[in-house]
Order: sequence, then structure tokens, then C-alpha cells
Amino acid sequence: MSISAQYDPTKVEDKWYKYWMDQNFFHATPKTGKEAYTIVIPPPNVTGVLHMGHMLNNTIQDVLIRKARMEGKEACWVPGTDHASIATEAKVVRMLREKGIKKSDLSREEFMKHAWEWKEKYGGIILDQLKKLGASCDWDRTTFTMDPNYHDAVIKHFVDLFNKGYIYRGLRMVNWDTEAQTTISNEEVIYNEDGEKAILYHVKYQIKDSDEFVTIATQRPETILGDTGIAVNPSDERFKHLIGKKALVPFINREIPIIGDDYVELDFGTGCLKVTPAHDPNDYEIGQRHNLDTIDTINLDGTLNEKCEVEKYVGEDRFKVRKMIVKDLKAAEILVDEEEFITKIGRSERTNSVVEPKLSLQWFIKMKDISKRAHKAVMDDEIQLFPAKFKNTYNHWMENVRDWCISRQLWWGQRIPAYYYGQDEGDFVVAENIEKAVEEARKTTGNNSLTADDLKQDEDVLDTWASSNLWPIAAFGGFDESCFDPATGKIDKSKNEELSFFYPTQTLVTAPEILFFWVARMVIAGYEYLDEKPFENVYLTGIVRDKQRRKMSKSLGNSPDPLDLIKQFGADGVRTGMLFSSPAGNDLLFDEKLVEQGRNFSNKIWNAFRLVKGWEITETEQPAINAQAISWFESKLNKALTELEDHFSKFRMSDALMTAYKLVWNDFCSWYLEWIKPEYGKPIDAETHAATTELFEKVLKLLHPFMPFITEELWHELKERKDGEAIIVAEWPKAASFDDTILKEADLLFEITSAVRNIRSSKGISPKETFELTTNSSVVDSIDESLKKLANISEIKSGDKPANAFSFVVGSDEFFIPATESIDIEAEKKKIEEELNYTKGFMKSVEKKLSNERFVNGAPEQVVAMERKKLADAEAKVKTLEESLASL
RNA sequence: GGGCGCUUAGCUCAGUUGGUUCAGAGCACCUCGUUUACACCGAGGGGGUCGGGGGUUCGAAUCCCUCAGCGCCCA
Repeated sequence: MSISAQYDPTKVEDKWYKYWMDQNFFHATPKTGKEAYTIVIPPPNVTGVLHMGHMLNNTIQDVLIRKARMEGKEACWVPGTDHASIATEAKVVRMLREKGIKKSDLSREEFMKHAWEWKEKYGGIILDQLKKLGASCDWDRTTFTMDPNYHDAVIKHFVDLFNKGYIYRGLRMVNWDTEAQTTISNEEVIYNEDGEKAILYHVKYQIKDSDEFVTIATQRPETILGDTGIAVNPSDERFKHLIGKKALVPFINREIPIIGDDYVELDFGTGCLKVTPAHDPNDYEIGQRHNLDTIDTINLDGTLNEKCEVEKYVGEDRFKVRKMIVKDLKAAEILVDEEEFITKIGRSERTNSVVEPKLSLQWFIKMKDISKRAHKAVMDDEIQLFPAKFKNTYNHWMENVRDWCISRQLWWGQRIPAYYYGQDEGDFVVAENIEKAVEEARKTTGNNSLTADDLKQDEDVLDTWASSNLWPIAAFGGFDESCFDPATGKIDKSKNEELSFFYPTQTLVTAPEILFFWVARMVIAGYEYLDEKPFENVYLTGIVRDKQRRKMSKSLGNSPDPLDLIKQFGADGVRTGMLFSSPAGNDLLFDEKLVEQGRNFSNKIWNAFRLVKGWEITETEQPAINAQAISWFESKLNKALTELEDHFSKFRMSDALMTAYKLVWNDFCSWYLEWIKPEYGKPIDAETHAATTELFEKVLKLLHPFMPFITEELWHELKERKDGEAIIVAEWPKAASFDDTILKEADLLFEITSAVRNIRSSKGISPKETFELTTNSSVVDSIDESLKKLANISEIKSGDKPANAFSFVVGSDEFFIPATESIDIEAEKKKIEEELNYTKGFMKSVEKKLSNERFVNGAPEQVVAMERKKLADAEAKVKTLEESLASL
């Protein structure tokens, strides 16, 4: 026989993936009478390459989808990518810069052309990588959030929500990069971990109609001229009396109110805070609370404008003005202190310039009303989160839900379909396209001579999440004309075959950090458009970290290359390695050892197959012990399947895998195969061989979702298969009932076998050497032949202790193994005494329990009965041990 | 600052409504073994006062209080 002693995954993986694709096994279509099992992939960024997080996440999805497919469901796993506005645009801008092209020199159309070229070139990489992992996605359904159809859906969605009154335009504090002249997201603002040195300037403001002063502290004196209030903590005894009075802004003497607000910390600075709503997010909030004016004194390029009311500052850079104003404050003798302190200043990731908080007009979705049903759905377990603890987090977020800013000052993405016909803030219409916009604008203005040239579309694009929130709907064409009615803003599922078959999807597998960004928003969209949840279960995976608990990241260089891992350990090995240590909701501390364990497991299965395949078959009668082994493993398998299903139902993936792992390694390989294994060179009877093949096949099937490649390979090797047959579409073994008596009997067999081996090991008796076993037990009759084989015993005799023998006790039965040399009586005595002491101690504790009336009366009958049995067993054991001791 | 969660063997984690010899699994470790599927292996073994303290109970890893340490989310 020429099967290699080691499994080589590289020889089989590509072959089977191609076979599955050629046979179209991944493709799902609506089928009447069939149950759908649908998963939509959390679309990775087009900029992304496969990292360990994807590996974990997609392995879990593939396990679920493969199991569902084998269970006879129409399993549909929709793959795709999202356009990732910010990340992609940054990449494209960088690429252009390397070519010597500035974004600002390009028109929007020219830039988009470059961006699309980039996407076509790199956007599919990650999906190809998933194939190496064995992901059984329905590739025909690959969706991209900027596909024409998807784009239209996003625009319709915007128009619809606007018409329903959920979308509005409002002011919002954004992170402004004065150098790059763009808004950047929070993720693109970096803070030096140790902070930066800054100076806290203490400045006196005069109280109106009084000689009194109030001293504020600020690190940005250049914003003084935009002040519209002074805040103190209402519980601050020092300043309480000032609340309600007015203060005068230095140099310009603008009257500003002194207000009380909890935000102010008593022991920071002077305890008095100047409030500049236009230039600080916290100040803006305070301003909102107290109806303060907002005076924007800084231009987009970081220079001061005429609103600062001091001519010499106008047109000067904010940092230059800071120096100037400090000098002027000193001169006016109102700068009373300069205090050095460490502050966290946000800088732009791209230009390193200090981020300027800037108020600007942005588009928002009102969240309160639209999210109500989505909130309730999770609270009522209509949608279940795994692990359930995230229900709390979800609840908290929903209860305090804030309006969602959906505009981004970028070009890559769906451009906001608002069209301006005039100069005023409210002079716009919202429409699906320019033609409809013209129509609308004519209606609104009454000016029928308006043309497309008179309209100017909003420059901003939508937040990526404001497109991916439609993922489970748009992936099935939910916003197509056939089923989406713009008049009602509802989708009629019955008019879309795909949607009615695959929606709602079954399980969403994703990371907890996007529970709100993405998951909650999909739920909202689902109820808004279909009055139905988008998915039944949400399984939130952990984060893959390194051994030092650091998140794996490119910049740290602590992440292995997934494809290298696959090459080295095989896709099956990597998949199982990832799952071994990923209990639901816990982070996974990745260690290459885990993947190695997965690889070893593959090899174990491979070699079990080699053994079975190598046997010659003979038409002889089946030995009784083989029949016993078969019925035991059948029971064991069914028990394991029951456990497996239970784990799956709770999304306990690592437990499910561990159940399979132990079944294969311990039960199938270590016990079952050893039990039926013929003597070396001898053939096996046909009946046992056939049964073993069947059992092996079942084992392969239950392993398939975890380890698709090796199981497919061996399934084909195990038996002759017809063309087009494959384990990927084979029937999932259903858990049947199992016989506890058989299992108990085998446990006893294994226990005695282990005890014999223990004696061998500790007494230096070779496993090859056979000997007689003497026992006073009557329970071994039914298993004696099996025991003889597994423990390598020539004869089992019933009787008393032979003259020179080692002994051991199982339950309350005693067993003796003849010693070839004289035994160390003292050592034997000591061993027995130890066991006796332990058993007596145990007996005592049980007796104590049973003599406690409150226990006997209070505890359930079953528990008491069990305690009595424990006592009886212990008593019997003590008796045996004492006799044994006496005979020594 | 508000909220949520965690602490069990060297490591990663199970431990369901308090009650089977309940203190467990996998890995790691130690001893022995190159036996005939597999040394990517086999046989055997050691290892924990369940973070500290207090309480409820006949009975607590499990429920309550408290202290300590850690993590996450929101602000």
C-alpha cells in the first residue's frame, strides 16, 4: 500500500475546491418545499487583505453553512465587499500622490475613474483568499456596495427616508484638517499617548456693571473672541453667586452670560470655563443646553475671520494669533497666570496638523422613532444575540440612541441625492436623479423654466454604513422596482422570489465592535422596509489577539499571514486551530500551537483511514467482541451527535468541535479501532469491515463542516462514489437514541483496561507480555473477551488473591495480576491504605450528610437516594480494601 | 463620569435551575515506549483552598454583600 504516513493538504485542497465549484454546490436558488439557510457575509473592505479576524469569522460562517447544506437546507452564503469610503479614498489618494497626481487637481469624475480602476484591481483579493480557506460562498451572488443596483438601492433609501421625514440637515461638530481642507473621521484623528505639553492661560473677564472679575482657564486663547458664555459648576460655592450675571469678552466687550453646568470640573484650571460653541465639541453641547450663540471665528484654512472683531487678527493663522493675543492680554494686565500642563491634542493622521473642531452642515437620520421596533425585537428575543450579554449593551445604546450623521466630505461613495436650486440653506430638493430633481424643483419653486443646469448636487457622499445597513435586503434586490414601492416606502416580499425565499436570513456572524455601526442599523432597515427582522441570530465573535493579548494588527507586525499558515498547516488545520480556542464572546489568543494541533488532528484522521483501508477482508464469522465494539461506538456516536447539536444550537463552536475531536481521537481511534483491530497481518471479517466503513463515514460527515477538505478526500477514498456525489452534499447524520447500559459497560471495560495498563506501566511490565487476571468480580462476564484483547490478558479467572500478585480495585471489585518477581509488600500496603483512607473519609462525609435530619428532610428525594447509594458503594469498597490489606 | 462583564490547573477555557466521586476539558508538563495506522504517535502520571474576606443555606465554584485586580462599551 502506498498511502503516505502523513497527510499532505496541498495535494487535495485545490482539487476539491475546484470540484465543488464545477459541480455548482455553493449556488443556492429558491426551491419550493425546501428550507432556506442564509448567511450574508459581513462585507470586508475592498482595501482589505485577509487577516486572522476574517479567518475566524469566515470559518464560523462556513461551518454553519456547510452543516445546514448537509442537513438538506438550501444553504446560501452571500459574499461581497463594501466600498469603505474613507479607507479606500485615502488609499487612492496615496496611490495618485505616488504617481505625482494631486486629488485637488482632478475633477470628481476623473478621481472616480481612478478609484474604480483601483477597486477593479485590488478589490477582489480578499474574496479570492477566502477560497483558500474553503469558504463555500455562493460566488454568483457576490455583491459590492457600489454595484449599480446596490447604488440605486442606497439612493432610494435616502430619498425614502427624507420623504418620511427621518432625514434632516443640521449643524455638527466635525474634525477639520486645515491643511488637507477636509473633514476626517474620528478614526483618523491620532492622539499622542503621552499627551503633549501645553499652556493653560488664566484670563480675567470683567463682570458687567461691577468691579469684579471672573478668571477662566484656556489653552486656546485665540478662540476668546468666539466666546459666548462662561460656565461654572452649579455646586461650586466659589462662583455660585455669579450665575445669571454677565461677563465681558476682553478687547471687544461682548456681553456673555455666566451659566451653571455640571460639565465643569471644580478642580481643573480655575473652575471657570469659557464657552466657545463654534470651536469645541463639549462647548458646543453646553451651548446647546443653554441656548448660547455660536460665533465661528476661524476660516477653513485655519486663519481668523472678521467675526473675531479685531482687525489685526483677521487673516492670521490661529497659532500666530495665539501668540499675538497672549501678548495683548499681558499688556492689558488680564493674563494672570500661565500654567504648564499635559493635554491630549488630536492631530490629523495624514497631515499631522492639529485638528480643528468645526461646525458644519451635515445630513442626519433621526434615530429615535425609526429604531423603536429594532430595539424591541432584540429585547423580546425575536432576534437573539450570542452571547446574550450583548443584549444589555444593545439596550443601553438603543435607549440613548443619537441621531446619525450620514454625510462624509469625500467623493468615493454614493453621492447624496440632494440638489440645490438657490443660495439659502433650505433651497434644495431630494430626488433619485437629476431629471426627477428638476421636476421637484420646478414644483417647489413654481419656476417651470428651471433646468438641470440650474441645479447643483450636494458634494458629499454617504457614510459607508448608510449603505451596508441595507446589505441583507439589497443583496436580494429588495429595492428593485418590482417590489419596492416608493409611495409607501415598503418592500413587498411576495413580489420578489429571492427575497421571499432567503429573507429573513438565519445567522449573522460578526465582531462585537460593529454591533451598533452595522448590526443595529440593519435591524432598523429590516423593520422599516419589510416589517421583518433581517436575521434570526447574531453570533458575535471574539477578537483575535496575540499571546500578549495585543490585538493583531499590521502595524504591530504581530499577525501571521493567514495564507502562509494555510500552506504550512492546511486549511483544515487552520480552521480547527482557530476554533479550538474561540468560546463564544471571548477573545481568541492566537498561538501557532493551536494550528499545529489542528494539523495533527488532520493527520490522526488520515492515519485512521490508512489503517482501515489497509485491512484485508475475509468472509468469516464476526467475532462477538467486534459486534460489542460496534454497538458501543454507535451509541457513543449518537451521544456525541446529541451533544454536538446542543452546542451548535447555542453557537458554542469550540465545544462542538471539541466534542467531535474527542469522539474521533479518543473514542474512534484509541478505543474502537484498537478493539476491532485484527492481529497483525490477519484479515478482518467482512461484517465488521462494512460496519466500520459506515461508522467512519458518519464520523467524516460530522467533521466535514469543520474540516471540509480532508473529509471530502477520505469520503471518496473510503468507498466507490458515483460522479457528482460528494460529502459536501451528503446527508448530515441525525442524532439517534443511544443505549446507556452499553456505554456504562464499556466505561467499566475501559476503566479496568486502564488500571491494568497502569500496573504494567508502574511495574515495568511490557504491554506485549500477556498474563492471567484474577478477580472476585462477577460483572466482567459480559466484557471479558473484550478486556482480554484491550488489556492483553491471556485468561480471566474468578477466585481469590493468588500468592504473589499486584492488585487494584475498580468500583468495589478487586483484581489481581500475578507478579513475576516478589512484590514489595510495604509499597502495596501503603497504596491500599491511601485508598482506604480516602474512601473512609469520603464515607464519613456522606454519613454526616445522611445523619443530618435537615438534609434528609430538606433535600430532594433523588439527591438523598444518591447519597445512600454513594454510602453503600463506599462501604463495599472499604470492605474489599480491608480484606485485601489483611491478606498481605 | 455612566453602563456591562471577567477573575477556576502552567496556558486557554467548561462548569446549565445551589446537590452524582464535582472540582473538569484541551494544550503544556513529567515518566516509559521507536509495538504491527499515526513520534504530527502510544501508555501512564502529577497539578487547583474555584481572586481575598464576610454572609445566606442541611449543602456554595454556583446566590447576596464587600474589597482587590483586569477588560470592554458609551461619554
